[in-house]
Amino acid sequence: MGRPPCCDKIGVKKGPWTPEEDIILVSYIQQHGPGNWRSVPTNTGLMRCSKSCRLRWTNYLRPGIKRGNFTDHEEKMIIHLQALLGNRWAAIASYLPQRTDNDIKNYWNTHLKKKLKKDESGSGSDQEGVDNKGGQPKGQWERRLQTDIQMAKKALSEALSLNHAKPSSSSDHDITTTRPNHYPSPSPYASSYENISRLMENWMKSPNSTETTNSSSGYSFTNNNMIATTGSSSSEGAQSTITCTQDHAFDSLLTFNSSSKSDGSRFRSVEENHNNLTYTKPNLETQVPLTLLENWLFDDGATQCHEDLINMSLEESTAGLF
DNA sequence: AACTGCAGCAACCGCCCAGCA
DNA sequence: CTGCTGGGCGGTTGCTGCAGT
Repeated sequence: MGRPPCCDKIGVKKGPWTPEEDIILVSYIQQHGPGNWRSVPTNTGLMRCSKSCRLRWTNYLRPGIKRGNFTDHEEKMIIHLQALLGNRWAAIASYLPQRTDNDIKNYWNTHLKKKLKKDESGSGSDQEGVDNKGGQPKGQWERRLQTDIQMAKKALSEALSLNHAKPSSSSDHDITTTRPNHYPSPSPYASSYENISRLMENWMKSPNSTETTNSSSGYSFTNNNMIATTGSSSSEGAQSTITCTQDHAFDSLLTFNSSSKSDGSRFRSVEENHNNLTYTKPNLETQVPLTLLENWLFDDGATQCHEDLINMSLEESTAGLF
């Protein structure tokens, strides 16, 4: 007797998520919080598998996710953690809270694997997690593993101390300090913006959409901004604001710029939300109004703004290793 | 300009595990 | 103890965009 599918295969939509679906999902999670994924499709009307919803949230929509270019430091961390932990991407991701396991996995498979292979072929060495235990006698491979672990520990330690050497109290706490200052204008989050932007545009182009022009839909696209202007809502009722100079703190965050009068009307219906949301690409030095729910969401991600915390968690987590 | 191959990445699939009745 | 369910995880697939020819 096989395990029943996690959801009915009939009528379950697959493939890329549309902005419309994203909005519905984020709206629902802002209201109810993540979890109980089983009920998400039924309660939201999304024709998606619960798993798909969870994945979409954790890998793409969750606040505080950083996308795009990996810094040298992150790269080093991944390499060493992979050597240490193997392909346990979730565990590795826990050391890089701004990255998802999927992201790290993809980066490993597309970039680092090749890079390491290249390095290996260049140097003839086989360090740093390259799986080459095949063919070795068991005892030898165990000893080898011990050595690898020791090397990985050492390397990770070095990577961490390297990181500590950096001024962690730089004015903007930006993890991108590990990047050259002149890194190109497409921010590390461009991928996210572009994806969402593209999806939004596709959505608007789609025949199902009643709004076919930017102006009529309330979305405006500029070179660097995608802003939905709302008809009725404004930020006047914002209960709190957080000034943050970090792009990534807002990456993937859909800010529902409701009047936030702490009533249920905010989520009256998805259709209403379509016309009442702010879908904004975060800017440097942007003041973003946040509601309580948004604060709750942001609190989760806000800690990820600070590399200090990452380091702290690393220290704690690796304390037993060294 | 058209075609082809490749790289990158979002999403899916299936297995595993923990919690619960 | 056993079976069921939901959620998590790692591997894989397939779509999209871009570079090369």
